[in-house]
Amino acid sequence: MASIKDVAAEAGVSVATVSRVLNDHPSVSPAARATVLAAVETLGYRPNAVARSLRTDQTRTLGLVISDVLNPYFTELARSVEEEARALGYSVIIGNADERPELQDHHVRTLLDRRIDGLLVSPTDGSSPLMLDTARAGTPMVFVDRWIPGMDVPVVRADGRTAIHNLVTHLHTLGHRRLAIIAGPAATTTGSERVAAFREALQEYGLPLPDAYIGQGDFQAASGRRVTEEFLDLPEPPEVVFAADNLMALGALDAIRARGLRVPDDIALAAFDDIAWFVHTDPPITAIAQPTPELGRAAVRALVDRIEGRPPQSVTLPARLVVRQSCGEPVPPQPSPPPHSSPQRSNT
Amino acid sequence: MASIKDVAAEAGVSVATVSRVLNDHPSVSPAARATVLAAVETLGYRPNAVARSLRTDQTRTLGLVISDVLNPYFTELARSVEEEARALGYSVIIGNADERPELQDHHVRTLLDRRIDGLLVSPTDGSSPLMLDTARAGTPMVFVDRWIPGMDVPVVRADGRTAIHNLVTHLHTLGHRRLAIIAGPAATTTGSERVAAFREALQEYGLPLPDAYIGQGDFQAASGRRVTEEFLDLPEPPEVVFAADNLMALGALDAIRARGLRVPDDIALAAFDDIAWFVHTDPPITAIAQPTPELGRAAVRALVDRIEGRPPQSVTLPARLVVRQSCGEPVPPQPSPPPHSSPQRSNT
DNA sequence: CTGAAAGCGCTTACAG
DNA sequence: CTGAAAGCGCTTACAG
Repeated sequence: MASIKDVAAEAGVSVATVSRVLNDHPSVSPAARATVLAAVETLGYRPNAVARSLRTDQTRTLGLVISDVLNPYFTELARSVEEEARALGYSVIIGNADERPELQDHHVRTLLDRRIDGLLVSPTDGSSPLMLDTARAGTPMVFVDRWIPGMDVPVVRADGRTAIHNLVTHLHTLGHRRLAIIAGPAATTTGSERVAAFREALQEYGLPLPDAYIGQGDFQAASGRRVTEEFLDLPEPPEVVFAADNLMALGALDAIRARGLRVPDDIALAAFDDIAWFVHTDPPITAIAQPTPELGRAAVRALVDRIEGRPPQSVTLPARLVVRQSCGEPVPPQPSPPPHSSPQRSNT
Repeated sequence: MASIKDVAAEAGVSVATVSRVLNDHPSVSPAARATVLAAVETLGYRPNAVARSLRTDQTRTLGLVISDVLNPYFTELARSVEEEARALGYSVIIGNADERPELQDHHVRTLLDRRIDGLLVSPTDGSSPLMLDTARAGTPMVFVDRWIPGMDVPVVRADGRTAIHNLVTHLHTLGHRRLAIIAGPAATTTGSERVAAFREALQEYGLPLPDAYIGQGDFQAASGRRVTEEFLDLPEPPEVVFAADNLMALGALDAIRARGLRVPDDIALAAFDDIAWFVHTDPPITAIAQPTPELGRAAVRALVDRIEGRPPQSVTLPARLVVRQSCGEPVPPQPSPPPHSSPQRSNT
């Protein structure tokens, strides 16, 4: 592979001059520029990003550590992150933690070893010594979706409180009184916040949230299945199951179907995080939609601000309730439901 | 950030010795090793991967360029690729081409600039000069899922021919005679092969495949919607729509629902690529499942073989038909359908 | 077993 | 406007 030396030789100039034209440095004569460019062309030269990074101490790369790529919410988040980063001249390397703290740390470490310019993370758990050290060491960092309380790091996230309140109102109106939730890990902010918001909303309606109606999930389908089975085995099963993410809703659906029960007649179901398939499930699922692409973009902008020396900004965007049929009261059939253009886009 | 010099100073040895213990070089005295390790510990030293890469001319990084991360099939593929790569000591950088050739080339170029050790690609189109040059330049390369005919690069993929044949048999048995397909881009191998296999199978049953029954999609939901609308507008609409991927099936479902039609009573639907949600759609969708995680693993192994000087192997694994209810003849209700453990795992 | 030194491919003050 | 030279943080023959 041709190096800058080869180009210099071909063009009959020094490597310094080649470097200058490559970096659009102003003080290069038009003539020199032309010959260098010609040499670059004939050799098919491409600068070695590794060498450049070593020299300039910047990689123009962002690290993104998410808790689960297979979760459509995170896939969509990752996609918008990459898009915005590309628009700002950065690449992104994704690390999938699979909801496993050790794997999360592995990726953070690898990313740091590669000297990424900044780190975007949706932490798998409530605290990680490595994360603390990283922030303390001055690595530009921004939390997306989930965050670690007490750390002085900007947070970009959706607030689901109002939407959850609206959901409970919806459920209450439909006559449901025994509401249960499949929670995410209590160690994650989204895991605990959604339960808290749910509990608060229930309180406003004078509804209890007994421990038996708080199932401990881990944001994965299998846990949704397991918790739902436990709910159904209760002497007095809930009338509604609210899954704190779309994967656990999938598991809940599996469990309900396995028992030969029907939604919403036998039990109602709602989910946090909306996905395109929810329109076509049997029945269509009522869900809370996050402004995911906006979150991804805002997170990148905050991180790049931080990297480039501007003050980064925390951002909180509202989530919203999308009512469909899974909680009862069949909505009058719409002649033509608004189409969605991508599998993860929310509908309605 | 501490450098190897700092460690050397702290340990009272030369950087060469530090480097040796870091790389497990045999000729280091136990005493030296111990002091160096201690120094590493107290300084919290982590080797700079950028510098190491520049020096050793290897990055221990694989590039993966896929056509669409939002497509669950590719998400799952990416995940298994990363897993296998990690097991073999490599990182992977994913580039999402979004089915756009220019974006694909952008990622390939960026990856090459970063001097990745090898490239895994599922090409967006039939030929790319850049891809040709890359292979010719000797960059280790392997195609996954899709490939570019005529290039001497190992291919790891699933063969859907038999499964498609089985699907047609299934449809024919159910009495369907007017079968249509929403094809992927003809420039992709998977796009054209699936049509070819479908046509061949129809021929065996003496069934025609008129041009009007071949809709040109692009593997995205919107195209599935558009093509399905065209099908439904035909004087004689098809009885079955076979979508060449799961996203176009989603679009087809959107279009069918928008017309107030029902599956399978008014029109049957089947899809290539299985996803967990297909069990819960109304009705559950008959699909062709690929052994996706196996493909990802095999692709990484082939690429790493190539990188490390062993002869790489092309691999073809069979896809299989998963019959559900979307083509008619409701399957007798199963008391307990086999659960799936991840959202993209195929069921049944 | 150990260290001094060269060199990977760049960028960038410094001098002219 | 241009070039010679230093240096980013490593690894690795070479000599001892």
